[in-house]
Amino acid sequence: MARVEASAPGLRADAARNRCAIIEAAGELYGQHGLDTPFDDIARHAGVGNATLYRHFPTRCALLAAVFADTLERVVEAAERALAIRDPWDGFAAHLTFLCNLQATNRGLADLLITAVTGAPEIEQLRKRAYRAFVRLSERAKASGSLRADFTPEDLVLLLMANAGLVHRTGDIAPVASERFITLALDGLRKAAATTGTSPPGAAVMRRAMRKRGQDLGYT
Amino acid sequence: MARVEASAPGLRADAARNRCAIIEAAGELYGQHGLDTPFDDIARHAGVGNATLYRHFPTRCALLAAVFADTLERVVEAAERALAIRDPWDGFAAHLTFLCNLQATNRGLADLLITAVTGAPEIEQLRKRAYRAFVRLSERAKASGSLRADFTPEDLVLLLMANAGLVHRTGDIAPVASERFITLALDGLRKAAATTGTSPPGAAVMRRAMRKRGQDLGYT
DNA sequence: GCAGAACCGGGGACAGCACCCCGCTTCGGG
DNA sequence: CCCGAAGCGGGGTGCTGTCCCCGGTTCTGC
Repeated sequence: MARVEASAPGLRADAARNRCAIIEAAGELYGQHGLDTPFDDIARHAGVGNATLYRHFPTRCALLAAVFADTLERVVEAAERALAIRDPWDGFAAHLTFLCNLQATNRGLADLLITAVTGAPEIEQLRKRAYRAFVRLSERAKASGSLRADFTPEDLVLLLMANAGLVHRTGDIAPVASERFITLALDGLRKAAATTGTSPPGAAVMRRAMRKRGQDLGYT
Repeated sequence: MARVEASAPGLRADAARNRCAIIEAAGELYGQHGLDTPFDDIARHAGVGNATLYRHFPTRCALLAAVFADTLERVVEAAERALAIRDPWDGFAAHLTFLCNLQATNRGLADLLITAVTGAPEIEQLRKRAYRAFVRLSERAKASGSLRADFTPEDLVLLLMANAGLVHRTGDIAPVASERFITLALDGLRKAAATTGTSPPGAAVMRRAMRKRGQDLGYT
């Protein structure tokens, strides 16, 4: 809260209060219903008029950034904490599990992790940092011989996309469905399990898919 | 085509022609854009007025049934063909691959395979038959010791839901993304790869998710 | 406690989609 | 060939979601 108010300097007291209420309401609704929650719903849930919402956050991206900035920061921290785990595989598995669990309990985040939000550079920045930390995790695990050799960072995006879809379609049982998904995925990612199969899509092509998703959701 | 016309007896020649055009257009648009394609788009693409569409197919379910009935029939046949494959694992893997590829090339089918369409009993019937054939495939593979012991039919639904989400989010590169997904999934499904992890959600709970998805898409 | 600026929010214009109505066209049996 | 009926399709209504406008309200420095 203090963070939020600090990020809105020179604002009248009531305006700051409203801003805060909006961010809280948006966080809640995004978590429950996903990033395509209607703006008017958020305004109503925050107890303000929709005009107030549009004044504080002229674009969907602006609201998104305000809502998810510190959550993403915590994701980065979690990745760094996973790097501190002694066993490379355990660190890798722990973080992948963490990410999927996050998706299962927050639909908005589920989409955000695999969507390029070009209109919110700070979010992009944070996602990139989280991504880089994950790359380190996966390289460490690969070097130790526990992660399959053909794993690439695009596989993470792919798995998160799949898990996001699963979360979306399973509704309230998303946590248990997602948990099972992680079990199967991790079992398929161990080096011992790897067969010579298809390799993942290229990075450029995957980035394009993430950008397209952003456009589809209205986050230019 | 002959099949389609045969399924519309006692219809004036022009009406039969329109009906056919609608089914073809719907199949194409459903395949490209998913089951939530606007009705008016389908009518325009078929070159008829929307009233004509509504007259021939009073509900979304009716159109769905007309469009996907024989495709689903082919899915059942494919499952039975997979049962004829000597090696139990190969049969299982071949059919799972077949299903995921189908999803990757047809967005509508991607959703249909994991959605309960209560308003179209014949579709439900066919899905159930395809499902039962898959259960036989998986039991045979499990008995042979190649498929992980904790596999349940709900895992199929779970994987198809995940793959549907992946297909949805990867757009035109869905085929290659889906192919990689299958590689990882199959590697995680082999008995040798299995660790003691979380078990899949129950059947009842999974059915409920499929029904809910049908309601969300407007297919009561 | 007051003046003026900052802020609020109900309601309206506009767009997309579902679904229907009714005057006109076209088919096809006799 | 011709007429009755089956069939057609262009609007039309209702609903939902986005985004803006403007009359009224509330805060804050003095």
